[in-house]
Amino acid sequence: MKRLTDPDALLLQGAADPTRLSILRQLAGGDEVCACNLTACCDVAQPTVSHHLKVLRDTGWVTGERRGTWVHYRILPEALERLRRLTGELG
Amino acid sequence: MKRLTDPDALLLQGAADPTRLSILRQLAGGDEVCACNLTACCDVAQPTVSHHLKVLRDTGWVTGERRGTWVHYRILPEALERLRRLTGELG
DNA sequence: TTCCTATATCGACATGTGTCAATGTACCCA
DNA sequence: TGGGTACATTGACACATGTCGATATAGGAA
Repeated sequence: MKRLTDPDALLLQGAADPTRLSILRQLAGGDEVCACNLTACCDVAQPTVSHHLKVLRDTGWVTGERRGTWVHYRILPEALERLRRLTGELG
Repeated sequence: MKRLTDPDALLLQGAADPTRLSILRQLAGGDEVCACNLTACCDVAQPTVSHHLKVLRDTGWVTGERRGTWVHYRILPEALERLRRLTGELG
């Protein structure tokens, strides 16, 4: 691998997976979504969804807030802002 | 891997590498760039750049046109349009 | 406490990916 | 024809990544 120090490449890599993109789309609009609902949608096992949520957290895409038994996830506005800026740079 | 049939995830994956993102940034603005210049910038060997250019071609990001000895690359407007649409969907 | 549910983590496995040296191919010029 | 340059392809390697079963952790209810 090369210099993973490029933060924009990391951001893109965070979203560059079908399961993670599906998760992000469910979170689009600023709504909070319970992790249990995210597990339901994609045809992958629960640990896999948990893994992808961790990747999305590590790449700055989402944050999760524990509320009792459940964890509610939402997209971080900063991530969207960075994606918009990057899109503008390329276009 | 899962369903790579998601075209948007493929598009993101095409750009989700530091070397490829660097190439795309050099092509930004609609200018054509000779592959020889693209090779010069990134500190990777020539076959590696050629490989990344193939990935960018396969993911619909760029097209290359042979002009004598050299090959000139440019960003495909459709790719930018798709990225803008995806960015809009998430934001 | 004990039991149940919701997430996260661990460990292992198969597959994907970035990299380069060596080689092949296409084009130009003499 | 031959030689030189630009780019692509091949083959091999190390490493990253997606996946899941098993297990751990955290919280609520009885």
